[in-house]
Amino acid sequence: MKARDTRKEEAICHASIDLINRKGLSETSMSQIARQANVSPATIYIYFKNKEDLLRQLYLRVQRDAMQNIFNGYESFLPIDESFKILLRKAYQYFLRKPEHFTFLEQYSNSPLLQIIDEREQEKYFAPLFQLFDRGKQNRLIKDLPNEMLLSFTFYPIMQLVKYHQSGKLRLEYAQFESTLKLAWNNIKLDRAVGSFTS
Amino acid sequence: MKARDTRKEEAICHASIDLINRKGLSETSMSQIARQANVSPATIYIYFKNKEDLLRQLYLRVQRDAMQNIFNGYESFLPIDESFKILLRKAYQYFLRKPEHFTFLEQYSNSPLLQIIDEREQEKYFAPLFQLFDRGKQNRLIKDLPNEMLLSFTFYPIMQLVKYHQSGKLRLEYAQFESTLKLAWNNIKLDRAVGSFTS
Amino acid sequence: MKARDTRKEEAICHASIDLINRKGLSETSMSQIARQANVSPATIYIYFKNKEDLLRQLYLRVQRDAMQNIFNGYESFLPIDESFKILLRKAYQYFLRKPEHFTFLEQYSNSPLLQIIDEREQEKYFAPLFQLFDRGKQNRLIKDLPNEMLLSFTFYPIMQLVKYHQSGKLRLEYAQFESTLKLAWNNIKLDRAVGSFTS
Amino acid sequence: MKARDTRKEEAICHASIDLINRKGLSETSMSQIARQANVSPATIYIYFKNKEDLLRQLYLRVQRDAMQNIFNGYESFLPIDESFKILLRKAYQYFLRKPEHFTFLEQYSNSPLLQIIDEREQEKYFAPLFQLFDRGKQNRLIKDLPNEMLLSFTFYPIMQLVKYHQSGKLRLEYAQFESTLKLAWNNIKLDRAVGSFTS
DNA sequence: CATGAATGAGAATTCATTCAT
DNA sequence: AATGAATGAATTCTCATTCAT
Repeated sequence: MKARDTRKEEAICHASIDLINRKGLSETSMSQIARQANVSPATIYIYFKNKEDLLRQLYLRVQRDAMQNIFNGYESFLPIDESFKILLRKAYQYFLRKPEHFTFLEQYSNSPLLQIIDEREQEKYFAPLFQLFDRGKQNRLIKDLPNEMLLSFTFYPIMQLVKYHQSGKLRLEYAQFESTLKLAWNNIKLDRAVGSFTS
Repeated sequence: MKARDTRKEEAICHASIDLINRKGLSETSMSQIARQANVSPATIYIYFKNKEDLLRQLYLRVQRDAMQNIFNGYESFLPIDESFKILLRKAYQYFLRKPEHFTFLEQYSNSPLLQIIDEREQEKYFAPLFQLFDRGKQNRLIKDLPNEMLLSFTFYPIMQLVKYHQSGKLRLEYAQFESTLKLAWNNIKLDRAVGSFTS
Repeated sequence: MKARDTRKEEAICHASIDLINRKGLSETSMSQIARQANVSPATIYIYFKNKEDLLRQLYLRVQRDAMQNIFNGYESFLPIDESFKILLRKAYQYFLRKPEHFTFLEQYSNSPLLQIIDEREQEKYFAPLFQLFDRGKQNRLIKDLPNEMLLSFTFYPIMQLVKYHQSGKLRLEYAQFESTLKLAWNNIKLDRAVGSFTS
Repeated sequence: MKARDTRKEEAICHASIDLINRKGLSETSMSQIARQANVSPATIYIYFKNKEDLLRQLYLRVQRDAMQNIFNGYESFLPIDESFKILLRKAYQYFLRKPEHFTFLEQYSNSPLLQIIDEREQEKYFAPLFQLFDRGKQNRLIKDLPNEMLLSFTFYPIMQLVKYHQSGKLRLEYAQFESTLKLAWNNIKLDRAVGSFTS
């Protein structure tokens, strides 16, 4: 019996992500992946059922890695604003550190191909942030707005900054990023009197 | 390569956008477009040099239409905050009104295929908004932050809301959207004392 | 506009039948057919939806040709025994004349692939012979046996002789075949007294 | 290449026949056989040199089993007509009892793949029947016709009946089959005066 | 013996594009 | 201008077979 070579699986995933980032999801062929991973095309099919499966597995892997890095060590007993900043900072840092993962996930975000992936898998991605928001709203520390709205004005702008960083259009210093975090928090923190849409 | 029958050209563009939105950029073949446009594949090549050219032309067309609709009638002598809100409101309304254009542009936003299109073309897209930001910063009405940062916390969050609207996850009432506009403005407006990264 | 080239379709069919006869149904690839027909593989897909469709169309064509040649000019007002002999003789001669059609149809007869083809299409094949049997039974000239039984002892043995002829193991002279026809007829003709299973 | 575990070899053969009967000769892959036999693909190559060898071995096995069952206990001293009926009856019963063997052999009968198998192997199959025919002709009990002709009007029609039985189109009662046997015998038995082609 | 991994060759099919009318 | 036919190149994937354990 011959055991599965973890090296090969790793090579396939790595080659896939690299190619997809450079050429695009559909412009990356199984043969190209095989060539870059130094493997026979048929070998890919030992580790993945087909191209669709490969793409899904890659997505889930990268997402899982992102979640582990961002949410790992996150302690929910910290003050809400601290937790909030920690999470966003970690997210920002993670994607700066692993730009290939960022680019890869972005490829999916607007692609009709994403429908391949179970929507529930996606929701897990934001679960800790959503819980934080809910806790903040209960404690009257965060505005009573839908989580999607809160995300739109905190997480997504920061992801946009990652994109600018990658393209070289705007690279923030540490202090600048911390100011940005404060900006994001001010966006959603509940002032004494006001707060919801109805205000 | 030169157009004649505007009806046919229109049909090709319309079919292309529809197919691309439903299936994706690369999953849409010239034959499919031809079939849906009730035209022969060869006919597409009378109006467009090749597929790459078709995609570029489509992008520029849609972008032009968006710009015309959003910036049309926009008067630069209005107060900065009014102008700001008018532009974002028009953008929001435009994309709600033409969801197929929104989806189409989003397809490109993270695709390596976008590199087909001249970067300068893209910058024109945000020019009026950038001019507004610059004017606001000069008049000490808007924080002295890079335009990319200002975009990230105003325009992009609102685009994210369009996406939520399209997916049905969050549909704002008129008053809610107006509150959101206020939120976006508060994000960048200069308070008496504070403002730049250095603060 | 460019019209369809009947020559090409003919070449594809001819190449297909030849290859299938020599190599077998599944051993014949679309590329091989294309090569032998002096056509691009993609061209086959203009004339036939896919390989399954090609095989079905081929079968129906050959069957139709066989039926036309065998049943053409067949007059149902002739005496039953004359009609019977005429049909079997024509069938025998047809398949000796077009051995490639015989071999081709035989390929299908025992293949699980045949299930591709509508069963009703197949029944048409024997319809005239079955009608003859029915008429013969009504007129008390043919034994009252199921048509399948009558076929088994008349048509199929003669098809077996075609096979022997093709393989060179047994080639009948004209008189010998006529004797054989008489033998086949004696097999099913009703003697004065006896006849059905119950006899 | 030499056998050891008869259980495994048996499992491979059984799985092969089953799959071939259901899907066809070429549509059955070594991996499928391995999976159904609960064996590794590589294991098949311990017992059989390659796919061609496997197919040939299978054919010979099934043929041998058929011959043993049909000719076993057959005593050549019985009257010719008795022997004839006994053999055909046994053949009919054998194939009804082991329909998978019947289907399997039929798969080969018209396939160009059969050329894999040594023709002499095939002739052994009919040897006892041919000897019977020869004896009958010498004793002026059977018409002086070529053995192939005799087969065509006795053995093959009955095989056709097995096929009808399998497809459900015609299932004979015991008495009906005995009548059929009589029919087959009458086909070839020599009447007082007549007999050969020359008659 | 037995195995699951590994693979090069080849399968069916589609594609963007050009040709001939 | 407009078209359907035609195509070589490329795609995903499977197969019979061998390798390494």
